[in-house]
Amino acid sequence: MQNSEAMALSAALLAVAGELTQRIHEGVVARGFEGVRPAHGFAFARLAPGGATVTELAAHLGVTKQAASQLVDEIVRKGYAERRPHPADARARLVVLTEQGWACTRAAEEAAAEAVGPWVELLGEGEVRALRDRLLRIAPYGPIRPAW
Amino acid sequence: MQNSEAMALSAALLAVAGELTQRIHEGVVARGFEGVRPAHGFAFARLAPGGATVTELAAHLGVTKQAASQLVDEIVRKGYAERRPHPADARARLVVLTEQGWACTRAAEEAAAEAVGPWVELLGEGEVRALRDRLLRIAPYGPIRPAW
DNA sequence: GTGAATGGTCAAGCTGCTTGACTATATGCA
DNA sequence: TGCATATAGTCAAGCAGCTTGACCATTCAC
Repeated sequence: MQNSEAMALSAALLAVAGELTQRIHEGVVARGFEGVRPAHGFAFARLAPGGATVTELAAHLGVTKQAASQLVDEIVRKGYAERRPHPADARARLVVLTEQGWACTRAAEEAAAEAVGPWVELLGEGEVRALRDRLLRIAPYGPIRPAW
Repeated sequence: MQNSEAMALSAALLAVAGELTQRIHEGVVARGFEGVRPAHGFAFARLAPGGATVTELAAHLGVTKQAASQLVDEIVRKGYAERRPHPADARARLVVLTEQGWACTRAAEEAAAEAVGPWVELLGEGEVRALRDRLLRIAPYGPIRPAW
């Protein structure tokens, strides 16, 4: 594949990702969840299954644990999560979503569906599913980092 | 399309975009261009055709013109671009790439091709082209914003 | 010609991240 | 068991990149 083609693919990918992030964020805000940033959504995704420690969250987000701890401070203060004693390690604390945190996560899913809607209209549902499947196959396992 | 499917698509897209950005950046640094950030690449892309004003660059990047001006300061100081008087407007200044700026842009294209290489191996060239075409059709015209 | 709009910069401030230092608990090994 | 080392987390300070606000020079509209 030519360099220019690879660059066009990259640019399109980053442009679409940036717009998608913005639209999801706007949709979440429109549903009444204020003071929440896109990065919080990535944190919620990691906390959702059954909670996580600050260190695990830091690894997931690709930042230092101090930064992750500050982020947790913020979402705790705003009522989206809470810190509980860790059941198996007295050093650690388990960060879990509150009901408001879950509601915000559901709002983000709705907003995502809304943002993807135009793609379905433009490409058709099958094509969008194909897009998803291809992306899932090349998606990394590592931390979720910002696009720039 | 279900909310959860839209969310999976979004997450995969953002993960791939984040990893791609990081790999291109690493590739550029590996080619000897230090002190350059991913955001500079988006600026170079806008400057490449025939230069641009600070205000145009700000619109392209989705930041204030003060921020764009600071970014231009930086890439000028590092030798990637220079400010010239604007041929048609004495208020404005045309920011153009230097030869080093062009070299860095070519390095970014090479790095992009390198980063996309594994996708071609995994999906095949036709599938990657299909991915590019679909992304290009849903790519926005607006500013290139960071993914989060 | 004159008032409003536009391109650009300077200065100050804020936010979110980093590095460095530290405490408390857990783990590995003599 | 006891002690050295590693790990979870926090506090504090600093920094980078962005924002808002103010300002000057030039251009545009009428």
